[in-house]
Amino acid sequence: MAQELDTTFDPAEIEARWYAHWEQEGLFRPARPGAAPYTIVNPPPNVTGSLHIGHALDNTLQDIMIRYERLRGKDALWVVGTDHAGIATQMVVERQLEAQQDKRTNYSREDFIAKVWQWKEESGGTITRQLRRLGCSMDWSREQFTMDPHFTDAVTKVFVDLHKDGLIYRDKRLVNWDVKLKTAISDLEVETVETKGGFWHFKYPLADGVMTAEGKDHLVVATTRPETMLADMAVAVHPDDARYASVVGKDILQPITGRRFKVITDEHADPELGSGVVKITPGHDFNDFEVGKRAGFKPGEMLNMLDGNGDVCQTADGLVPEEFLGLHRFRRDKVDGARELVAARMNALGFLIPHVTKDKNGEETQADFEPRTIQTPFGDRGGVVIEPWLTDQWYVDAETLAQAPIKAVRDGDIEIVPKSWEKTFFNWMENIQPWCVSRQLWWGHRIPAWYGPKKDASGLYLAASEDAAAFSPKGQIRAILDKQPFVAESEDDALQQAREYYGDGIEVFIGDGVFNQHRVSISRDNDVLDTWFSSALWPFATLGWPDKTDLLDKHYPNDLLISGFDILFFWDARMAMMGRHLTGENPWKKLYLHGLVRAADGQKMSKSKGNVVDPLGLIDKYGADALRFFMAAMESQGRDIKMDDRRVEGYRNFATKLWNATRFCQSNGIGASETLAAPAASHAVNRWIIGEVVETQAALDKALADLRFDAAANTIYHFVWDRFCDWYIELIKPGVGANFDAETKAVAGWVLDQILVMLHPFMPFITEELWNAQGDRADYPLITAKWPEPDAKVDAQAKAEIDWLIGLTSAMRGAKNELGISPGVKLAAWCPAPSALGKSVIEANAPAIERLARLTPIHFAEAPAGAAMQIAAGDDAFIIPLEGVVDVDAEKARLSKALEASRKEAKSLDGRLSNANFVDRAKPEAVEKARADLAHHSAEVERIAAALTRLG
RNA sequence: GGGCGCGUAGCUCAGUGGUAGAGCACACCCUUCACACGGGUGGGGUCGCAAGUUCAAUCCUUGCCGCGCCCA
Repeated sequence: MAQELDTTFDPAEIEARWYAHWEQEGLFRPARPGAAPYTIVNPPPNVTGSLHIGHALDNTLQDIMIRYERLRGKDALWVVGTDHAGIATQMVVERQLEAQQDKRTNYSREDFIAKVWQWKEESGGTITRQLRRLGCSMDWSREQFTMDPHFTDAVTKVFVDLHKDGLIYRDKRLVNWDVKLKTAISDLEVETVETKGGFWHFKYPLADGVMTAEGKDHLVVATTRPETMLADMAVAVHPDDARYASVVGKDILQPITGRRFKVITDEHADPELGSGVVKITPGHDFNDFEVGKRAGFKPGEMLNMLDGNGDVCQTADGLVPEEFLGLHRFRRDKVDGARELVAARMNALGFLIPHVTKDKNGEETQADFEPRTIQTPFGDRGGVVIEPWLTDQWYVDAETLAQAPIKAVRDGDIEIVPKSWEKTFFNWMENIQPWCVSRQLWWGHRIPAWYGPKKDASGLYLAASEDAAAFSPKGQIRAILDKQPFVAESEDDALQQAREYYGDGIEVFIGDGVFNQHRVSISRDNDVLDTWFSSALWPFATLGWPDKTDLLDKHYPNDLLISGFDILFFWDARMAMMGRHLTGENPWKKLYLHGLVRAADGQKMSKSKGNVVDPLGLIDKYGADALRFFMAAMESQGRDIKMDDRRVEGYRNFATKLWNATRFCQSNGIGASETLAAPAASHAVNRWIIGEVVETQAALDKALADLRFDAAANTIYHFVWDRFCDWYIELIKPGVGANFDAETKAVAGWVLDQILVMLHPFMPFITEELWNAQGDRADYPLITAKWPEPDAKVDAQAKAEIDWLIGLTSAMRGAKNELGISPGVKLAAWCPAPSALGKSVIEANAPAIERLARLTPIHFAEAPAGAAMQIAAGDDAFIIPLEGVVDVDAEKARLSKALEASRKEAKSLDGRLSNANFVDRAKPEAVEKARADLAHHSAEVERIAAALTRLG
């Protein structure tokens, strides 16, 4: 033995020791140049993050697959790294500054970014340390970061290439604007929450004395956002709505702004809803934007009444009254905003239609608005109401890029597991919107676009070009469409493009605000790219792309991606789009989506609810192996996992069980195996357990091929506990003072080794510890050992014999327990007509039968007359005289119960077999089985009846 | 409104067209020389409801009820 095991199993000490050893020895990715590749890239965790329970699940599953394939001899590569996480990281550093009464804008962009890098160096590695504690066998030697120089080059190239291909373009559209973080955010970062709001009804007077068909001088509009009235550009009615046909094309005179605008028709107006008239504010509402476009407004003409803070600013037509300027869009910090003032002014002018309710006494009360629950968009990071805001941003033509991945999934070139997610994938991909990729942040990949003044038709620069700051002091976004972008991989390229654009004789240089007939300055876009833009390149840029590296050649496409379903759109879909377009290949062959880990009560874990479970706490308490096994065992496809500490505890107990079984083996001279193939075996028990290993491995391989982590975990669990510990070890235990024979030692040692190998992907630490305790294997660590190749078959005879023996033992124990006979009592038994199987098993296993079933001696003869109990093993009956052992009535009751059960079963089977339809139409094997079962139960009924007769 | 999923033992969950399983919990027994984080035995379920297909339905189909998630 290489080392004797402690009597207690201490996970913490083992985990630290083995992880360090594996990493130092480079065992996470041993050199296997000739081996087939197996590749998984880790969804890069946010660099600001720390390990939460979801990471524990996600990474456990990946590590299981990587360790499994590594054991199977593959060149298994698990790519790891972190994501620079634009908004999140910038917020972290800004909060630090805030704590010192400092702020980002006190610094230059360069100085602030330097501070972020400094933070990253000092604090950015938290999660990578924690992943090690979980036992994840990533290739740390190639750890990546999405802001690495190589990655940044790749991102820049992709932007420039996509722009060249027309797949990235600049556009003026509504974006989801976060007024707190002052940046555009993705649709996916917007969370719709039901909030209490109001529904206001207003009269909009018709201009020029026009009347409706009903003789009214106004139309009635209703809104949940009265403040947008300041930027209304139309009211719309349904084209088929006869009530308003006569006023279509006529003007409304908006009471507060005095703005005149048209009554238009649009399908968006629903005649059934309210008055059927809707106010249209194209610059501040996604639906209205579309209506506005249909009505002929260009995005550049749409009125904007809010600045980047969500405060009211003057519209382009100058019609917003002075008193509104500078107000917040709505009540905030107990100060009324534009919403409240608009309602008040409309009321004062007599254009507000109050909301009238009657109480139970019929008394009417009036309110300015009807209280309503409103679906309100919130930014998931900033936590404030998102403002649809008209800005110029860079967009990726996602619709075009989505086509290839859609086809790949449809054709089965990418397999989504579980398959039920395919519909969700298609539904999103087929309705995908242009992807806004610019973000108004400092931390991230700065957009490789430089701007100079646009030339007009006569070759002169337009005068409106302003300074390069993103916003004027009032917070209005600058007019950018009259700027000319030069998208280039480098400043030099941009300058070159600009020189060509402006023509000879004009000096072009990098700078701000110089535009004259001799010199023109260009300046770089201040915005950065959406973080997902760079992480979409993760499966190939981490392998060296766009360079043609050997690593890329071998490990791309990846074999598998494992992610939570919550990032299917954020990340998985974007990887598929970018991968297909940039490399021409699908980034991975399979996409496995798992669910969320929920709190014990089924609620989503969240910091605000305070129900977050810390995986490191669970590791401290139960060990990483137990937590990992829990994650695997609970991961059935398509279901969330509810946290259950007791179950983790159960798997800790499982580890302890294996630990003790190994101690037992050690104390009996059972050590490391010598061969990959199963040792030669003559004893039935040894031939049987070898067959059990063969079957277990087959089930395990199948489960992992199907990505059924729960089935895989349960398979190995049951083999270790129910087969190996409960039966095999018990059956081979030598009698007192006796020793194991050489064959049994060899087989037991071999089986234990197969267990350690097969369990290793799930419980890497304890298995490696035991592996090394079993023998001096410094040069053959478990992590890089070989997956079982038993080169053996299931031995049907041995299986039948051991099953019979187990049946006898169980029957005897059950009968004793029910009759109140002490388990330790040894009894003699008579078996007058033993089956060939029964006889041979008894003769070959007398010591085990004595020790486990506690039957000795067994006579193959007629039992003596008198009261006796009877038990069954297979088709054999054993008669055990009761004289002085137990009361007869108890045995009668026990037998009667068994008789009843067997009769009931026999009757049901007989009924089925009497049905001609069953015999004719059912599958032959089903009929056959029913006949065999009936024969067994009929015989048993007779045997039990005979036993009852004997009892009198 | 559209889509997806779930409803099986007290709890957490597997499962199959041939009459239902695991872990935990529960009850009883066992200080047996690997293990009480253990061993043994046992109780417990009209498989959400209804109809249909079938020789046979927990499983397939439809409807309903309840719950959850995503999208609009």
